[in-house]
Amino acid sequence: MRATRVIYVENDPALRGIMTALLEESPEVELILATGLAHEALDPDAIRLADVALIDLALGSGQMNGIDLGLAMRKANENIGIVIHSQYSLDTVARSVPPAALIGWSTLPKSGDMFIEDVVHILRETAKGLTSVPTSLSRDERSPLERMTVRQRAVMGMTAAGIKPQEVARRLAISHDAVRQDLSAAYRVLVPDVQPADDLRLRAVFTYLELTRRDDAQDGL
Amino acid sequence: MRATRVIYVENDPALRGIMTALLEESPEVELILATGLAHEALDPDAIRLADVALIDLALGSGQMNGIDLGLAMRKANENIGIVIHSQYSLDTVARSVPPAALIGWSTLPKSGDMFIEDVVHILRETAKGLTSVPTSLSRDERSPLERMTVRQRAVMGMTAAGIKPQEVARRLAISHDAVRQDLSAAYRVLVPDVQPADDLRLRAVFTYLELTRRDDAQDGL
DNA sequence: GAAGACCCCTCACATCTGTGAGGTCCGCCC
DNA sequence: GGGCGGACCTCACAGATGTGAGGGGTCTTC
Repeated sequence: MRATRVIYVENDPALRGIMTALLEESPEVELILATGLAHEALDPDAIRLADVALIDLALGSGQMNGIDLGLAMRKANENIGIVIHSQYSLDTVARSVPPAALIGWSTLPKSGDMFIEDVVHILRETAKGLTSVPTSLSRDERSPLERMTVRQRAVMGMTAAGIKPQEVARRLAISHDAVRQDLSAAYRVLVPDVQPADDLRLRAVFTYLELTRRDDAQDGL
Repeated sequence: MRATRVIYVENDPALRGIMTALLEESPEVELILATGLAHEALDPDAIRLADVALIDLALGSGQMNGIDLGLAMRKANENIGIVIHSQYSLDTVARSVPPAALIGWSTLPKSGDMFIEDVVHILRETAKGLTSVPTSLSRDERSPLERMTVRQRAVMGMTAAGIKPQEVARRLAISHDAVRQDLSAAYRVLVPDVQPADDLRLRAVFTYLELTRRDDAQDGL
């Protein structure tokens, strides 16, 4: 399995140094960017490449906080996982992030007895869509978006942006057949009761756009 | 050619009587409803059947005016033509109707030397999409919506509502082939420069929704 | 009344779509 | 370790889609 690509943002140079070394030793992750500065973390190329970002909640005065940084990253890569790292209350996350955008957000308490294996595990799970911020729900009462895989959301996202399946396949470097399988699975989730009169693709796109609509004005990615 | 189906709303009983008689004598139109009361004119079945409504601007106190009635009718049949009839200033129409909804709106001055032939002609043209409210533009600088036929707009409207082509064909009582021709023509207008990456249908639907978006909050038809 | 312009329709054809069937490869849990 | 469940993948096939070509109406304009 491919290494999970990680962006790491931590204010404290000492902690950043230790964690960077540990992450670089882990074969399961590939650290593509480690910085203490929010604006450096906002490099669009790195964000598009990354699977998940590990972000300190308190980035220090003069910088946005980790939640706002995570939200900003989502604008360049709407499927990137976000792990918020803090020694203080992590409830803020649940209160600050719009529920519709919350998929793939996790929290990681800063504690003294933390193992790098656990960090890696959380990074990998969050990259795959794990959402630990609200109390996790039983399998069948998750929202439609949560019942889709990261790839299905990526494919639906591009489709809802008016990109045709062949091009989606090219950009994700997977086969056209695979894209159609993902779309088909996404349709089943997004349009659970298809009416005979329904245009399946359009219905699914409308539902998807409804579910992912952000409340803030948007300037495309 | 099928007779143009007309709804007639006129406050003044005398004028309504004369016009009703004249319209009933005209083989080119079929008067399906003539009334002095706005709420009677809002019969959804009649509106869906009608091609065009001829509406007095001033419907008297206690009633909505003709423009609001026309806008309300458009909610039940978004392609119905509206002819506003008045002896006073008709500028109000251009100022009151959202530009995006203005296709198929005409005005008819109330004058003493009016011929029923002219009225019939304006009704028929408006039913086909004539828009006389703003100064008419030359053929190629009309908006995309104006460059589509009534049928193309109807087909796009239903498609943009998530109805599949087969069902559109059934509801409009035309063939599936004909629907696909109309869609194809609509795509050419709505997506003039197709990119190789574009999903043609989705792009066209998005453009169409953008062009027809009303500013008031909507409660579906 | 011939010539054009539109509009609507059918037909044919290449291509695209949606889905069922069935494979591989993980990670997880007795 | 064996079994299970997910995520991905390929393949095949019926059916839907987009468009060019071409026919038939109805107006309008010389």
